[in-house]
Amino acid sequence: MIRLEDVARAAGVSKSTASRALSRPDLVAAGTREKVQRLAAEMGLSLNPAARALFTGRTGTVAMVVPSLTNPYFGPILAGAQRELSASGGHALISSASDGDREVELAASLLGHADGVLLVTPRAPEERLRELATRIPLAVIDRPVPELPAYVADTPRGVGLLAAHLLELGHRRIGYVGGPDGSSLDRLRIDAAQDRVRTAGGRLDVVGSESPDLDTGLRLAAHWPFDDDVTAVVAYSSYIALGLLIGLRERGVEVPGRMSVAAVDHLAAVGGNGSGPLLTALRVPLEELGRAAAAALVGSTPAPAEVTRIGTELLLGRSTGAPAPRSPRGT
Amino acid sequence: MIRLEDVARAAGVSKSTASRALSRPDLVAAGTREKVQRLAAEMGLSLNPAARALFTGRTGTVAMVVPSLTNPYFGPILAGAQRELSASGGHALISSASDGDREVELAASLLGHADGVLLVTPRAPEERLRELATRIPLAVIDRPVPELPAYVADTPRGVGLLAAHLLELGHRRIGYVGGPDGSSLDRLRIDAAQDRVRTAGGRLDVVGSESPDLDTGLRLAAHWPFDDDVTAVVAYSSYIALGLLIGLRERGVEVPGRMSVAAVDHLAAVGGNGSGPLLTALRVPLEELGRAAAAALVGSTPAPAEVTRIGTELLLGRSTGAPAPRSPRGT
DNA sequence: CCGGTTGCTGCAACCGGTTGCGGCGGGACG
DNA sequence: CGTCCCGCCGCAACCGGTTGCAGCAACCGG
Repeated sequence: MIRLEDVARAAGVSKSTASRALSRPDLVAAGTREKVQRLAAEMGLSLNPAARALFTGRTGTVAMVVPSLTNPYFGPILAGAQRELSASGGHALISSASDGDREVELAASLLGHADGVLLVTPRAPEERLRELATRIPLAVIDRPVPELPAYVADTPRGVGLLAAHLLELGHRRIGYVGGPDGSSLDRLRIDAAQDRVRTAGGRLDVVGSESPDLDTGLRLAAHWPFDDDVTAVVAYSSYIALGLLIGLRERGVEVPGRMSVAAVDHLAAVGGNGSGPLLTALRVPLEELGRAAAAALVGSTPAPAEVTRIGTELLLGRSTGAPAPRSPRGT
Repeated sequence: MIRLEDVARAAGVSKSTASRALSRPDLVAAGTREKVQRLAAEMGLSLNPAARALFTGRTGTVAMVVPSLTNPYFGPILAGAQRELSASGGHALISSASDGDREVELAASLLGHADGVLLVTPRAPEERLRELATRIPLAVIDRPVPELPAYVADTPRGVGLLAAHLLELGHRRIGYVGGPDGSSLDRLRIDAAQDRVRTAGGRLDVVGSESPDLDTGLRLAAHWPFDDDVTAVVAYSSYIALGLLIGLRERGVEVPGRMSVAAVDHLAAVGGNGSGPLLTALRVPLEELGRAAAAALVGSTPAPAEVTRIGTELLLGRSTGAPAPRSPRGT
């Protein structure tokens, strides 16, 4: 491994001059500068990040902590953040809680390794987040935490749009498949939907669910948790929604004929085979969330301690329609 | 931030003794050891990783480089690797190519940051991989590279099983939806399937596809690329397969009645609503691949420079069945 | 009672960039 | 021709753990 000193010796200058030729080129005479830079490139110099970090106290690295790496929801967030980081010459450490709500604990273990932490944690107590923020720059995603830089998709407003869409189609009894208990954002979404539906004289029935995957949707379709006069369902995860769509159709329940299905993210909502997107869903700007949070952490100015909301967009697809005129007792 | 020296001073010992009390406890007297350890815990000592790395030359970090973070296929691999790393006290750097085949380039930029690189790159030239391996310990996933530690799911054998399953059901004309050109593993899979099908007197038609997602499947279902007498389709991605299933059914093509559909991974193949898994698919041990590769990189013994194949498992689902007795001209 | 061994601790060097500060040489100006 | 200034460069300290080596005390056997 070629060190700075090797290049310096080859160029006939001191370590300090070589260092400056690379990091503060304006402080070095043109001839020297070019000779050092040329030799550095030729010899394949790679500056030791640990040595630099030891002196400067900055690692050029941001830690990203997510609840799960297998949940496709977090992929785009990580991708957006990672892209932003590499654009500014940084790197990304990654850690997933995988079980239990250990995100804050994990973040603490990364303290010395990173200049900042990008945290996605739907359920950790706010107090612990604020405490962590006193020790390292923090950006929180998908969680509006007062006094902390937070970047959230405005899905509460979005489910309002979804609810309005369904109400306008004529639905009054609507089911909502929420996430595991304790997600602060899910609660806001449910409240937003409740408001709309109640105002219109309808009713929203809420059930929880464990994992946001296809299987959950299939199971719900098989063991229908809602009353028979529910004519539309909103799922907080598009994979659940997709599972519902497939499962319902397999059981002979037409979607959207007999049952409308909509989702709060757009991961599985892509595409159209010529007749519009498959699922009616909310386009959630996941990559943009990651990007913005990462930018806040690498920026020279400390991130503003406030909640930044990024809008969602209603994607009308083929999975919602007017309710069936009569609501016979079906499965 | 509490440094080792602070703890040493508080304990009334030198830095060296404090350091040893924590990392080589057997070398210090019991009383001293406990005092240092207690104070370290009480004061919240956090050893500076950069300082340690500078002297020891080891960072305790492994870099994981994948083509994409949004592709759900890589999530489980990363999760498996990350779990293994944290189990051994390590950390994970992550980088995604996101566009173009820049994986090797990215890995090189991480040279000084990590003790090893876990690389998932279906298309980078083998030569570059071997060259990179001379500079840093490398483990390759899903790519059998001779002379390098490689961990691959034995999907060629697996598609053999899939093909056999379809042949046994009576299918003779089978379609295969492969990935973007240039994936070395996909070629092996196609060859394996071809062998089986030809031997049985059948024929395998291969088409490529760009992105392994639902949308691609929907599009293919809408613009059917295979001959009308094809009665079964295998897709290299379960999301494509799922898209095919949905799209075909929407067009009135019964699955599996008129068309059987199978997939080479199990990501979207979960679940059953009581009547077996939705998709016939290959269970691919993605987390295990990540885990094994990570273990090879953190292990005290250097990883053996050989290909480790991990078996797949055929999951019989509801998307495959016997071909329709007649093969009328359909859509 | 003495030489040797063992157990524990401290000193100081070391890892490799970064940067404050001082020095040196040349040009400008009086 | 002398002085001052400025541009450029090198010396050395520094970041904070880690570890080779030496020193010191206690304990052993002879």
